[in-house]
Amino acid sequence: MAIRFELLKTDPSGARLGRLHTAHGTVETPAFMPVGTAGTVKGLTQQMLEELGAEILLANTYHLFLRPGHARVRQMGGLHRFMGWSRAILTDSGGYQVFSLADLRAVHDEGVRFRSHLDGREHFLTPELAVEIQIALGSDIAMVLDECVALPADPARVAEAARRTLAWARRAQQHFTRIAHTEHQALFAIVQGGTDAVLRRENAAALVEMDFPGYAIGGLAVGEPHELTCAMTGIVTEQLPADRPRYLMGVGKPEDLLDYVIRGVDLMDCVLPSRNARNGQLFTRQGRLQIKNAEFATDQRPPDETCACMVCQRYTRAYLRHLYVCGEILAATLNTYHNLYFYLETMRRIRQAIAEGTVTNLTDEFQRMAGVAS
RNA sequence: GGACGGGUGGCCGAGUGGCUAAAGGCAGCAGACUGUAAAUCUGCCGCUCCUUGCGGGCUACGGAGGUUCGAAUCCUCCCCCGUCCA
Repeated sequence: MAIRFELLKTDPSGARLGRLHTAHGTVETPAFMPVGTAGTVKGLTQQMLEELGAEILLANTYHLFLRPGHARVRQMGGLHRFMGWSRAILTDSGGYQVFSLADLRAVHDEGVRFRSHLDGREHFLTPELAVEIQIALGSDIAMVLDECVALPADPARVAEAARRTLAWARRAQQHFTRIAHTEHQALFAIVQGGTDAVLRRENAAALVEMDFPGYAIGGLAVGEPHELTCAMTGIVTEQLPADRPRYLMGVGKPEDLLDYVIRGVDLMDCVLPSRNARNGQLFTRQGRLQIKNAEFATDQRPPDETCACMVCQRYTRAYLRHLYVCGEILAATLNTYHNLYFYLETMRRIRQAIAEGTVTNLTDEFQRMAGVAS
C-alpha cells in the first residue's frame, strides 16, 4: 500500500486526529496542504516550507503537463527530486482547470479539450492521461480527473458532471491499477454533486463501492454559501469509510477551517494564504490585515502579536507595508511565509485540541478570524 | 534684445470652439481573492451640498482682459520655462 491512514482519534465534535503515512513521510491530520501549482509555492523556497512544518504540498497536473511536461519531470527524476522536496506531494488532476479555465475548454464524456492558457494550443485531457501524467510526476497521492461546476448551477449540469466524474473515476482507477506502482502512489476519488444532497450521497456511495484509498470532496466553495459547503461536506463524510482519509478540495478561509474539520475532513488545500499574501492580505488570529493600508505606515507591531513565525519575530507592519507598496519581491515572500505559518499553525492547534478533547473551546477564536484586525 | 517651441488636475501627459471636471499612465485611498491563466483584478481619486441621482452648486487648463450663445482650445497684453541667434 502506497499510503496508510492511521485514525488515532475521533472527537465527539466530529473532528478526527490521524496520520497519513506516505513514501515521503508522515502527514499529521487534519492537515493543510500549501498549494504549489507549478512545482513551487510561489514566493517561498522549499527550505522555508520545511521550516514552516509543511508535510505535504499540492501540485497541479495540468500546469506541469503544459510546462515543463510530465516526460521532462520524469526524466529529471520525478517531481520530488525535480523541485527539491522530499516530503509528500499530492497532485491535483486538472479537474479544477475544467472550472477555472471554463472559456478555454470543452468537456465531453471522453475527456476535456483544453486550449492552453499559455500558447493557445489544444490538448485533450482524459482520465487515463491525467493518471499517466501523475504517475510520471511521481506524486504520493494522485487525483482522478473530475468535472467541477461553478455554483449555483443548473441541476442537470450538476448531475451530468457528477455522473461523468463517477465514470471517469472508474476509468482512472482501472488505468491506475494497470500501470501505476501502487506501492509508491495512491489514487484518490472525488465526490461531486453540487449542493444536491441525494446526488452527493449516491456519488459517494458508488465511489466507496469502488474502494479507493482516499476520498476527496470536490466542487465546493465555488460560489455557494458557507452553510451549504458545510452541509454538503457533512453529508459526504457520513458516507465515507472511517478508515480512509477525506480531502476537502480547495478550502478555505481561516475562520472556516474548523467547520470542515468537525465534519470529518482530514486534508484541505487552498490558495488563499499564498495568493492573498501576494496581494497584501495577511491573516492573523485577530482577523485579516490589508498590509498596504495607510494606517500601518508607522505601525511598529508585528502583523500578529500572538504569532511566533519568523516574520512576526523580526518585522513590523510598517516595514511590510513599505515592501508591499514598493512592489518589492520580499513582500511576497514574507507575506506568504506568515500566512502559511498561520494556516499550518492553526492546523497544529486544531490537532492539539482534538488530542486534548478541547475542540469546542476554539470556536470563539475562529469567529474572530473572520473580522478585520486593527 | 530677437526667433521659435512650450506652460493642462499631486506628477507625467492627451486634448486645437460645444459630446470636457477634462483621455491615458503614475502616485494616492479602499476593496476583492477558496483543488492559482492572479506579485492579479475592481472601485474611488478638484471642492462642496443634498432627497446619493448617469443630481445640484462652485472652482479649474500660467495671469489679466477680450471675441463667441458657448473657450483648455480663437485674439490682445503680461509672467514664466526651454532652445537657438545677437
